[in-house]
Amino acid sequence: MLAAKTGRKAGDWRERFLMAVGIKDVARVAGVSAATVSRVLAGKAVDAAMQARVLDAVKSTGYRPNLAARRLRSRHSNVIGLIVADIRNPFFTAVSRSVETVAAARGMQVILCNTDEDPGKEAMYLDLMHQERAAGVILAPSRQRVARTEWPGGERPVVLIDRAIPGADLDCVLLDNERMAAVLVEHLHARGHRRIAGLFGAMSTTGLERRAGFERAAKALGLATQAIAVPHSAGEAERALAGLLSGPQRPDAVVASNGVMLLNVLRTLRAQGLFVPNDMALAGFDNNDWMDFVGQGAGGAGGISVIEQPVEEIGRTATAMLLDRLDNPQAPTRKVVLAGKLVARG
Amino acid sequence: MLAAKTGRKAGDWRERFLMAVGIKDVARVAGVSAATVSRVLAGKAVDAAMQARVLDAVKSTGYRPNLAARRLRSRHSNVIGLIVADIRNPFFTAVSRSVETVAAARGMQVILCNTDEDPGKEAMYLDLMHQERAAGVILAPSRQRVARTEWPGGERPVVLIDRAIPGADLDCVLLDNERMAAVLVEHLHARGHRRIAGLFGAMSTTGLERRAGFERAAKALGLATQAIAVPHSAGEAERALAGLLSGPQRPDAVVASNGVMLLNVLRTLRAQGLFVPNDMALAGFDNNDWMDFVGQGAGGAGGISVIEQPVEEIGRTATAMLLDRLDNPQAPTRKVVLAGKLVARG
DNA sequence: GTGGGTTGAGAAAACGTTTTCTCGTGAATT
DNA sequence: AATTCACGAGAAAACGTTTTCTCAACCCAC
Repeated sequence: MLAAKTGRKAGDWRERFLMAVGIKDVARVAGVSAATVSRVLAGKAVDAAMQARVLDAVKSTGYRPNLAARRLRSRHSNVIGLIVADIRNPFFTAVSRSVETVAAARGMQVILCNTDEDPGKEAMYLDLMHQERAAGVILAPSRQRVARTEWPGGERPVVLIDRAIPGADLDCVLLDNERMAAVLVEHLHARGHRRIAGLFGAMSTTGLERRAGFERAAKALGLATQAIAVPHSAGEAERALAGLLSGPQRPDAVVASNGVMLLNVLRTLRAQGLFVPNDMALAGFDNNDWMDFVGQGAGGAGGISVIEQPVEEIGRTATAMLLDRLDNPQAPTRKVVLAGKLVARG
Repeated sequence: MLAAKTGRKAGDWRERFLMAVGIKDVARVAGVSAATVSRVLAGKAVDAAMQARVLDAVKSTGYRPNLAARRLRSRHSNVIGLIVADIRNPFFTAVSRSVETVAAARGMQVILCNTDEDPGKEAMYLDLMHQERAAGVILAPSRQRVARTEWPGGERPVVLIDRAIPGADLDCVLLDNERMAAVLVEHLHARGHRRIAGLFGAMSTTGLERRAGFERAAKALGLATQAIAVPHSAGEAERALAGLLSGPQRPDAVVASNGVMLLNVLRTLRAQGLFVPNDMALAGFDNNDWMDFVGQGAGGAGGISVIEQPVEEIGRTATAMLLDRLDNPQAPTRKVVLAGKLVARG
C-alpha cells in the first residue's frame, strides 16, 4: 500500500501526486480491462467474481477517479453553481446549506460563489460556471443589475432565488414579498402603531415588492405612512431615517426591508437615544437568533418582529427545480412563491 | 454569432450545449492550428497578426475553454478547496469571503464545502477534493475528531485554520486563543467582576486553549473561577450554567468560548430573568454587529465584550500560505498565530 | 555562402476516463 | 440441432485541451 511506502514528512503529497494511480493500474492489478473497472464503478452489471476483484484492487491501490477526465469524456458534470449576492447574509448561508444538503443527497456537488452584489463578479462567475460546464446554476442576482442583452445562463439552466429578474423567463423561487410586508404592517397596526415608516431597497424587485405590500396594507388600514426607497442601502438609510425622526410627523414604528437596513435603523435610533421597542417599534425581514435579545429592556416584553423566510424550503425547492429542469429542459418555466412566517416580538 | 441564431425560448441552453464550440472551431475560423489558439490564450509569444485573428475568432465564436479538458491535460488544477465546519457561523463566512477574494486575485477558484461539524462529511469532502485533484485545501477541522491514522491531505497540501489538529505537522493559522481568553478575564477583572464563570468547548483545541488562558489569568489575578467544559455545546451548556446560577457562589460574569455558547448563555440568563449587563456581565469570542444593541437597557452603557478575530487576515494568510506551499512543497511547515482585538462593551 | 542557433507554427501525442464497437460464449427459441 | 439472442468483457475510439515533437524560416557570425 502506498501509504506505507512514503514517510510522513512534509511534501509527502508531492511524491504521491507523481505516482498517481489511474484506472489502468487498477485494471492491471485486478487482471481485467479498464472498461470493466469503469463499469464496476458505475454500478453496471458485471460478473460477481470480477466485481469483487475490481473492488479489491481499488481498495488496495487507493484509486480515486479523476473527475476532470470523467467529466470530459462523459460530457456531463455533476456540479451545480450556487451564486449568491452576499455570503455574509445569514439568509444566503442558510439557503446555501440547504442547497448543499439536497444536492449532495442526489450526488451533486455545489460550487458556492459570492458576488458581493457586484454585477461584474456575477457575470464572471456565470462565465466560470460555463467554462466548468456546470449542469446548472442557482442564482441570487446582485441587486444592481447591469444592462444585459442576454439573461444569465443562455448556456445552461438557471434557477433564480430571492430576487427576480424582470422580464426574464426563468425558473424562480421567491418569497411572497408583497403579502409579507402587508402582514408586517397589519401586525404593527394591531399593536397600536399608527404612523409607520418604511425603508426599502430601490434596486431589487424584492425591495419594490415589499414596498408595494407596505403601501397597499397601510392604505387599506388608513394609516399615515412614509415609505423611502434607499438606493445604496449604505449611509443613505441612516440619513433618511434621521430626517424622518426629526420631522414633524415622527413615526412610531419602522419597517426595514432587509437585514442590513434593519441594523442601520437600530444604529440610527441608538444615536438619537431611542430604544426599541419603548420609543419605537421595529420590524423587518429575516429572523436571526440574536433578535430574541434586543429591545429586552429591564421592562420586559418587546423586540423586533420579523418575517421569517422558509430558508430550508427555499434551498430545497430551488435545487429540486434545477434538477427537474435538467431532466426536462423544454418544460415551461415555473415560479414558486413561498409564504414567510411572522415572528411577533413587538 | 450563435446568439442570433437561437431564439429565446426555454430550453435554449440545450441546443447551445449540443453545438458546443471547441478550440478546433476557433482554430478553423482563425485559419490557424489548435495549438496556436492554445498558445494565444495562454499568453505565450506568438505573431501579432495571428494573435489578433485568434482573438477575433474567439470573440465571434463565443468560445469558452473547457476547464475539465484543460485540467486533464495540463495535470494541474486551479481550484482550492475550503472546508469549513459550520457555514452558518459568521466567522467562517467572513473568512471564506476573504479566502475567495485573495484566491480569485491569484487566478484560483474556491470550492466551499460545509461539514456541519461532521467528521464523516469532512472525510467525504477531503476525498472529493482529491478526486477533483484540487491544488490544495484550506481546512477548518470539525470539532469531533474521528480517530484517523493519516492526517487529512496525505495527497495534497493542507492549511488548517481556526483549529489545530494535535500532532499533525501541517501549516496552520490560528488565533492566540490562550492570550485572548486571558485578555477577556483581565478586562472583566478591571471592570470589577470577581466571580467569573467560563464555558468552553471540550472537543476542540480552540476550546482547550481558551480555557487554559482563562484559568491562567484568573489564577494570576487571584480570582475565583468556575470553568466548565461543555461536550456538545448543545443543551448541555444551558444546564451547566443554570446549575452555576442557582449554586452558592453565583458568578457575576460569564465567558463563553464561542458564538453558539454565547447565545446559549443569553438564553439561559433570560430564562432566569437576568439581564446583561446589569445582572451579569458577558464576554466571548467573535464580534457581531448585533452585539452593539443587546444589553442596552434604558439605563445605557453596557453590553457584551468580545475578542474580535482578524477574519480578513486569517483568510488572506491561509490562502497565501497554501499558495506558497504549492511553490515550495518541501519547506518546513509554519504555524501563524494571530492576535485578536478586544471590543470592550462591558 | 555555409553552418548553427533561434524562433514560431503545425502535426500529433498525451492526459484518464467513458462509451462504442466487436466478438466470443452460453442460453433460448424454433 | 441449428440459429438467433442476450450478455458480458476487452479493444479501441473519443472527449477538448496542452504539450512535445518536428520542421521550416529566418538571422547572425564566421
